[in-house]
Parts: sequence; C-alpha cells; structure tokens
Amino acid sequence: MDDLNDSVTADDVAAAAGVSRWTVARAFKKDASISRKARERVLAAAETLGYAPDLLASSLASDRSNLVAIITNDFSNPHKLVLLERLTRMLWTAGWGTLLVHMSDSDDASAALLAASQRRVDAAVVIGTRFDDTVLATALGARRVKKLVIFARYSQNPGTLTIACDDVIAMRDIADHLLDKGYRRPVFLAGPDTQSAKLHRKSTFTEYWQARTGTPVPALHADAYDSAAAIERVTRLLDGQSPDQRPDVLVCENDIIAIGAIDALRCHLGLRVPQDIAVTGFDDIPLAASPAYQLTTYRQPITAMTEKLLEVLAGTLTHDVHLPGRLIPRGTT
Amino acid sequence: MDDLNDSVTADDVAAAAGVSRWTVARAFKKDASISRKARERVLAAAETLGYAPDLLASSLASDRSNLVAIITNDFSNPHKLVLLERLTRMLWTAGWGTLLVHMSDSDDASAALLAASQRRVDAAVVIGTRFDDTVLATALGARRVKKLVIFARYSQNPGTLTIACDDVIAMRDIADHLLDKGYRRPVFLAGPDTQSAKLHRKSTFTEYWQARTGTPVPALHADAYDSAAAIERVTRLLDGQSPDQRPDVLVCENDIIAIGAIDALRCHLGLRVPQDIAVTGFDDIPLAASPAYQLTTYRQPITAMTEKLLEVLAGTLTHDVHLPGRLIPRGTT
DNA sequence: ATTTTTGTTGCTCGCGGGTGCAAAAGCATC
DNA sequence: GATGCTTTTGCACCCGCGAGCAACAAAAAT
Repeated sequence: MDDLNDSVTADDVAAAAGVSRWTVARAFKKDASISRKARERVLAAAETLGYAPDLLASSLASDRSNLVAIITNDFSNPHKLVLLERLTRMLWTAGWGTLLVHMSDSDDASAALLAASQRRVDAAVVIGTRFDDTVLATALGARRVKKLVIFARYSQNPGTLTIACDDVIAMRDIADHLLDKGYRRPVFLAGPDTQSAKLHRKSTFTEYWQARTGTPVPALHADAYDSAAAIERVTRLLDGQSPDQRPDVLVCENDIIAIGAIDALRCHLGLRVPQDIAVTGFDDIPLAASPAYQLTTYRQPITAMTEKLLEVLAGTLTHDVHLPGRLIPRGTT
Repeated sequence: MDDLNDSVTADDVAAAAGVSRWTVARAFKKDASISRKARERVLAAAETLGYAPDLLASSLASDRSNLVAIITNDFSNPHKLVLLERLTRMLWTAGWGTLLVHMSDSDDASAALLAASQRRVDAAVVIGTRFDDTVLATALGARRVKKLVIFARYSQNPGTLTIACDDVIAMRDIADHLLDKGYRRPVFLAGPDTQSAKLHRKSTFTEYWQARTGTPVPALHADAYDSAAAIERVTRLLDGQSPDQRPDVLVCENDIIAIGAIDALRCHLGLRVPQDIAVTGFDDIPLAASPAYQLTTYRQPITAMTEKLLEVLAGTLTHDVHLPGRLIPRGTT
C-alpha cells in the first residue's frame, strides 16, 4: 500500500489475476466480451495492486484521447469563469478531460490549435469573444483538429460547429421588455468595433428596435471588453450632456460592460440607476445578482449548451445549435 | 497544403529529408547532437509537410508529458480566474500544457489525482481554498503523482510543496495600516470554520493584533466563500446593533467576502464605508479596483509565485516558498 | 455423439517516438 | 597516408495499450 511500484501495468495485473493482458483491458472496458468471473478477478487484482489504465498509451493505440481542448484568450470577463466551471464539470462527469489552452491576444489561433492537435485532442472548444473568424479559418486549415466547436459565440466559419445562445430571441426579449417598461431612447453599448461576427447582438437589437419603433438606435463602442473601458466610454458620452438629450436606457453587450456603465453613471456622473438612466446587460454573471447592482440581464442556457456540446463530442449532433436563454429582470430597468 | 494527410509522422519527414527517423527527432530537440545542415533540412521538410511531433507518443516513450494538472474545486471566486489566467499563460510560454481538473466538493481528491496520474502529468497543482489537508494526504498516498504543489494556500502536508503569499507579513501589514489609520475595534470575517490550515490569515491577524494592542479580535465565519454568505453574516451581526458597540473595521479573509460585507453595510444596513465601518480584503481581484468599491486589499505576488512554480517544475526548487505581497490602500479604510 | 452456435480468451501487429549504444563520418595531427 | 579523437547518424528495443482475428471452450441444436 505504501511502497507500491508507481508503474503497475496491465501485465502485472494479468499475472496477478492469472489471465492475459487483454483480458485485463476488457475488464476495464464497458460492454466488452468478458465473463463476469474473469472481470471480478481482474478488478480485484487491479485494486490491490493499485492499477489504473494509462490513458496516454490508450490514446496512442486507439486514436481517441478523451481529451477536449478549451481554448480562450479572454480571462477578463467573470463570465468565463462560469463557462469554465460548467464545461469542466460536465465534461469531467461525462469522462472527458479538459486541456486548457490560453491564447494570448498577440498569438494567432494556429499556435493554440497546434498545441491541441499535438496532444491529439478529440475536439477543441473555443470560448471567448476576441477570436476572429478569419484567423480561425486559416488556423483550422493548417492544423487539423477532429472537431472544432465555437461555444457561446456566433460564427459563420465553415468547418466549425457553433453552440450558442440565440441572440435574436434574446435581444428581442430585451427590446420588448424595455418597450413595456416605457423606455424609448436606448443607446447600445458594445465592445470593440471589429469586423467579425461578434457584434451580432448589436445589429440584432438595433434592427428589431427600428422595426418596432421606427427610430434608429445609436451605438457606442468601448475600447475593450472590460468595465474600465465601459466607464470611460459612458463618461465621455454623457459628461456635460443635458438631461433631455440623454438616452433613457443603456443596452449593453454583456454584463461586465453594463457594470462599468452603472459605475460610470453612479460614481462619475452622479446619476441614479434606473431613475435617470436604465441599464441592461447580458450573461447574468454572479455580480449582476448582487444587491449593489441588481442588473437586469439575460441568462445564457449554459447547462443546455454544454449538454449539446456533449452530444457533439459523442457524435450524435452535427449541426449548429442556438438555444434560447431567459430574461432576468432586476432593478436596473 | 490543403489535402495534406492529417497524420504526418517522423518517418515521412525522414524520407522527405533523406535522413533517418531519429535524426528528425533530434532536429526537434534542443541541444541534441545534430549537424546544423541536417537540422535545417529536416525542419524545412517538416514545414512543407506540416509535421509536428506527437506529444502523446513522446510522453509515452520518454516518461515526461510536459503536462501539469491544475486541480480546483472552487470556481465561485473571481480570484481563481486571475490565478488560472496567470498559470496557464506562464506555463504555456514555458512549454507546459495544462490539464484543468474540476473537483466537485463531494468527490474526494483522489479522483482528481487519479485522473491526473492516468494522463501522466509531470505535476499537479492544487489551487482552491476548500481542499482539506488530510484528504489530500490520503489521496496522495493512493495515487502517485510525481510532484504535488499547493498553490496560493497554506499547507503542512508532507510530501507536497507549498507556494503561497506570506500571510504573516500580509496580515501584519494590514494590521499596521489599520492602526496607523486609527482603527481600534476590528472584527475578522472569515470563510467557513473548518479544521484545516486554511484559516491561517485569521489566526495570524488576531494574534498580531492582540500582541500590539492587548485587545482580542472577535471573529466571524461566513457559511461559504462567496459574497452572499458574507452579506448574510454581516447583516446578522450588525442588524440592530447600536453604533457604539459596532466594530470600526471588518478585516476580511478575501476580497469576495469583503465585497459582500460592503454590500451588506451599504445596501442592507444603510451604513457608509469607510465613514461608519471600514473594510479590508485580500487578493486584489479586479472588482476591488472598481470605483464602486475602491477596496483596500492585499495583492498576492502571483507572477512571482508562478515563476517559483516553474522552478519547481524544472526541478531547481524543492522547498516551500512564501513570498511577500503588497498592501493596496484604497478608499475603504 | 456430432455439428453448429455463442461466448470467451490469447495473440500478432502497430500507435509514434525516445534511449542508449555502436557504427560511420569528419577532422586534425604526426 | 595512418592514427586517434570528436561529432554525427543509424539502429534495436521499449513505452503501455488497443483493434481485430484466430483459437478455444461451453452451450445449444441436430
């Protein structure tokens, strides 16, 4: 129990159980052709010897690693923590290991995908808003990964699978909610203005709002997906603006920007939320529920999305999935 | 370039470069005995063929996986995101892959360590406050992992290495700062009261404070390491208490508890921070710097700690390390 | 009792590359 | 040109396990 050899192989167990190495392998394999007696004997021997199959050797021989790479380059958003928690937990219980690959912004995606493919991951899951579709496309061309899933973000990238919250439904729910509450002059506050597909929420909201009310929605862009950038942008917009030309609600692309917007309104501009200006977010990060913010937001169906991911990994799902989330009305509207 | 075979092996490159398979391996190995000419030829051939060494096969043959397992069971604290970001980024640039293992609270640690050892990780790094030392000890006995590092937490576990911020210096700095500012009636707000070593900060602070002032420090325990539990605990403590019996500062075990304390004071009790009660935290999470909180806190030297971790992985460091952090005075004191 | 079916077990070969040594090649000196 | 030394290269063997088939035993059918 104490001095057991660190490397117990299937051969050792086979010898101890009086069977062949392959019978040992079968004992550890669900639905294998093996007698109950033999399996019990093997498992008992494995137990006493402290044997556990070597997944590395197994992967090498079988071409299945049971490993999923989670690739992200954006750790500034607390929502990532929620995503990581759900992903690693549910993947783990389903028998998948997770290789976390951090892509710095300066790298191109191919380095991350290369690292993943070198470890023979069965799939790579990209989470994070800062990935460019075109970059991903070229990286994918260079490095073959069995499956590439874009998670919690829109993408039109051919050859990849998208699992995301349905932004169209989401933004309409938000717009309907705001119209119900009587708001009429929204401003959309988005992250950095790049040419990729990530600004889907902005266009969806502005188009729907215009269709319903006939009035266009001005849009702002923060310099980054963090609250400091949002604070700066909102302060710059409203500083010195008279109350009657102010928007009555700031519709934010995600919670972390919304939090920044609220901070700017309260701390830098001396305005009240929602009495002077209302705010909405997106993601429902834990902070949104705190008494200090009580942010009206939209919750992505992360559990359902992860279940879909598991189906993709199992091979039973091969098309894009967009799932509806849920509006969480709180105190900021 | 488009239709390249997904599995280019060293043999293919060897054939293309007109050398043997082993020369190919040498070309990819730093400090290998190989002529410059041969290496160039091999690398060129590898480039055109799109070859990259298979790390799985490499690990199997060499007994080094270049993989580190990061084991955690606590995703509710944003500080984990900071730790994860730093760890994965710095490990990645140093050539290490990171296997993220999420341990649910109900599991014992051995399942996580088993998963890590099955993938032949070169080391396992435990981050997270909810790990019990005794649990770890038994798990370590059962499953041999080459190196086990306890990161950002105190531990007396034999057979493991601890890399952490020096809590003794830290709590003294905080105490000195509070005494300088004139605070005299602190209350320590900690996380759940368990028997493990995790409450080192509490005992360090209370002992030092008593030594300097002669007065004991009352201590509270929230039911969990999150702000909701802290809100509940602080509200329960202060609700209905008259101003003269109130503490003048809440010293919190970490930022997320401090944030909860502030929310309780402001939103539930109508008190001002720091005029009515001051608050200090620990970790310096991003939220602590936001204008809404401006939390006085203590920053752990995460980068330096991670550098020490790299030394441990490289084998050049084999003893515990406790590094001093830095007090970040802000508006809540 | 013999043949067929079914279930179980053992084995050959290979996954892709590393280790350590021996052969080969390069180089300088006498 | 021979000798001794160093650098470079090739090779047998191994890492631990899996796919797929062949051999075998047990159970069922004839």
